[in-house]
Amino acid sequence: MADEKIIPAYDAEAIETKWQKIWEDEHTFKARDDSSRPKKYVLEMFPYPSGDLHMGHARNYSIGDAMARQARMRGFEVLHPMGYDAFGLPAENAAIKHNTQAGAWTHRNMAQATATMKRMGFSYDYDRMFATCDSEYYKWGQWAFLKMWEKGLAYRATSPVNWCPSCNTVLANEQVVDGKCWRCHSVPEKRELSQWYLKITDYAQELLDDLDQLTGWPENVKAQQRNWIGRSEGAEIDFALVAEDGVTPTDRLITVFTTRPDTLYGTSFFLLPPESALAAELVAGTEYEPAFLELKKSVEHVSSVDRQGSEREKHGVFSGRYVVNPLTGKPMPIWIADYILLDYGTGAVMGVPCGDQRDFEFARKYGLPIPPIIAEKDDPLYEQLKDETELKVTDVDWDRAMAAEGYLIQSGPFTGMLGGKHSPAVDAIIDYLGERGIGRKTVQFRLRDWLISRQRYWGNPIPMIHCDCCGDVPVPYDQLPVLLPENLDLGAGETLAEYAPFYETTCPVCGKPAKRITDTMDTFTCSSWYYLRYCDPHNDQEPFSKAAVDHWMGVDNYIGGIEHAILHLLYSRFWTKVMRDLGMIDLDEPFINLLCQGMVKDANGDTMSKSKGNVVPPSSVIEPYGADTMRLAILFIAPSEKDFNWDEEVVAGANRFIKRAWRTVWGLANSADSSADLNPAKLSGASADLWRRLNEMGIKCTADFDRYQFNTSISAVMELVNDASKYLVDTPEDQRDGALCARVAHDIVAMLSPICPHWAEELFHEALGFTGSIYDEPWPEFDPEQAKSSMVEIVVQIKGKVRGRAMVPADATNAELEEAAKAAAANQLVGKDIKKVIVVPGRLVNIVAI
RNA sequence: GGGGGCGUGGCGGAAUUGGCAUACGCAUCGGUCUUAAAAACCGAGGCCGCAAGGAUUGUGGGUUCGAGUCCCACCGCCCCCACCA
Repeated sequence: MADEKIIPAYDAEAIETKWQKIWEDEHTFKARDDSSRPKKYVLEMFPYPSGDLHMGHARNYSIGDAMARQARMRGFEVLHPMGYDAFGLPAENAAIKHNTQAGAWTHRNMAQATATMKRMGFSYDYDRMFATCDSEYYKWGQWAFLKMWEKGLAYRATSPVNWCPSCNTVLANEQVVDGKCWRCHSVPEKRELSQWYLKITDYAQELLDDLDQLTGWPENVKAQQRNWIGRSEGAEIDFALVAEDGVTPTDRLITVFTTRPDTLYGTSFFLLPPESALAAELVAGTEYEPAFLELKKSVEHVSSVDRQGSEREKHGVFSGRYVVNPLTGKPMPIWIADYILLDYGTGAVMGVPCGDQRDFEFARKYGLPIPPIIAEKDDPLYEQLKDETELKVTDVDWDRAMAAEGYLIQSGPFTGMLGGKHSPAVDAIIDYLGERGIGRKTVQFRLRDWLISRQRYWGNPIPMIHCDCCGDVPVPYDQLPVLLPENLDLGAGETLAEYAPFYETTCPVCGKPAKRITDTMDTFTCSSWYYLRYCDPHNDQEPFSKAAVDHWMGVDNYIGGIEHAILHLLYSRFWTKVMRDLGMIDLDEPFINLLCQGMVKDANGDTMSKSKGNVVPPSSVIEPYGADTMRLAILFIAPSEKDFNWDEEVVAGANRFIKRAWRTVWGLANSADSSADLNPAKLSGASADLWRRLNEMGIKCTADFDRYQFNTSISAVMELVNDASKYLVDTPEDQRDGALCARVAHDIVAMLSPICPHWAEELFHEALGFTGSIYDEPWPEFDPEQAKSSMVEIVVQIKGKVRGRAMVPADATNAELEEAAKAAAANQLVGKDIKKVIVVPGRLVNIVAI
């Protein structure tokens, strides 16, 4: 650069330290509740403080911070809070291992993480920061539990649950991932235990329906939730139990759930799961009992991992009893089979071996008949049996079940009807059963109630007391919070259940000695409403004021990992709806727009983990290059929702760019004349070109930013910096336009400021001479008209192939374009017959000639 | 088995409604500066060909003046759920 004027070196560490202090001292990013500006709530999923922040956090928060800072420049009052999901097992395990307190360990980690957040320059309103282990917070989690208890949404029940032997606690269904504990990956055992639940199933239909209104959510997350909720339409059908004599029907009914009532004629046996109390009752004292008990025992010892998967061989035993098929009136044997689930549907299934592969395999193994009752028209069976209403063919020689679509055969009065899911035959048979009161249309969900009790110390205590006289009694509201004692001797293996000062109490109803519930709540209860608390974090009268939540909610931009697609994001939606129904808020859904960022993997594409020793700590980038380089590199390397592999070269490249942009802005600033007015009409030559590019790239940068496409938004600024740099090299100083230089420098700084905030503030003040924060400046505006050039190059195609180019005035008419194109391609059109000409103004002319 | 998504240079990736494929960056190779290196700056190619030129968005077909983009089939990859009746 020919400039004589001084350009200071870019000293990232000095600049970043300086601005971090200024932002902190001046509370630059405090969210004002009483602002007249429109609000925007930008939120990143808060971290679990298991140590310092890692690259995944850095990426998550860099995305959110860019959004928050830009929203502010767009004129919004921005709420951008941060806190800690601080309860959980790692703290307890660390405390046991190092013989310290879980709270102390957690607070040490939180302090370190906060320091890293500040070192990254994230624009949080730190005054709103809290941790879920603060009693001022978890008190209101207990409050919510009691409200749910009052409404019947919290309850205690005994049922087979997933017990993790390594974590020594039960797990929610959602926390058994691939048949393993989501946290420690050990295989849970089934245990019959008395546990506490939240009745999320009451909201199954609404949780499903409202997904449609979440237009700002990624499709795959919504699909995962739909899948998990798992709505199935079908029918319940009552089968009469046959007396022990094997022939006399009794009044006792056993109900099944099926999505395919149209296959009822093909039902040749009846199934119960080994855990079924009814099954145990039916075989009690009979010759079939020993085999049944053996099967039941074998299931207990098979892990859920092994019991899952259709490859596993099915096992079953005959119960010695029968039920009556309500359509045929014929008795069918009741079998007990290990592929039947106790907790789906009614826990009883009708076996339809011709159409269901599982039933088919079971029938083959145990020699049960496989009557065909449905066939495609091209199936020989169809020709043979299409008019047959009685069961003629009672077995088949197939080697697998047939696709269960087609026409009913040998199915009584329904023979000939089209069968299949949602088919006429389904409706007809449901109607038929309904008229006789032995069947009805029904809907089933796969979603189970949320098991929230954990037999662990470091969590929010369930605010209930068990009294031998009065049963389960809620802790009175005025006694909240039930404080978690902080002085347990975890190292010596002490638990809440053994800690008398905690559990010894008196019954609030009868006053007699009673025992507190010593289970704590799943940490996901704490993270299900923290976004509401940020709206009003210091409220000591209620969890949050309705006015504050009305003002700030919903979360306009929620950013976090895809691994929460089901767990956290489903629980939070549920909690929001519960709070709404309690009259606390007027909100159906908490998160308006959701962005799930991809993972940061190592250079080989492996996930980073301590055990693999391939973790790249944020400090290893911040120290040599600075936070701004790191933020830029993370956002530039790939689209936000995609995984990327860590690449040191990209960081070096980002640092090269940030330094080049620094020099370019200084170069422009040194040529700037801030007193002159910018008059675009007067610009010519290189200055006019730069002005046009400023508008073109400004529009692209802004549009891509608005789509959260930070990588291409950044590339637009890079192009502008490249052009500006060329302008400084190619245009002698006395020919540069001072007003233009000032404007371009300003806009480059502004457009990069959400991503490289310290860099931007420093240039804004030191190079451009502004006072006040750049985040009080409006986002620059650009004019699409000014992005157009007077002459444009169009492509000349002949039959769709590029055959030449032509420079034409931007406002040329279609006829002029056609003429220019014909002139440009004249020598290739000689002797050809022009059939048709397609003109796309400003882009191309396609001449169809033969 | 059910659901969601994806295939573009050596690499990360770009390409509003179908309209110049490979923007931007990394790596590579030249050059300037330097005693030298680094940094910085300027430039080049990207597959085939010495070249003019041609080919090219997983494969095959279709629609269209024109397809990375739309439709059909196939191949390959990723993610989620799953003995859910």
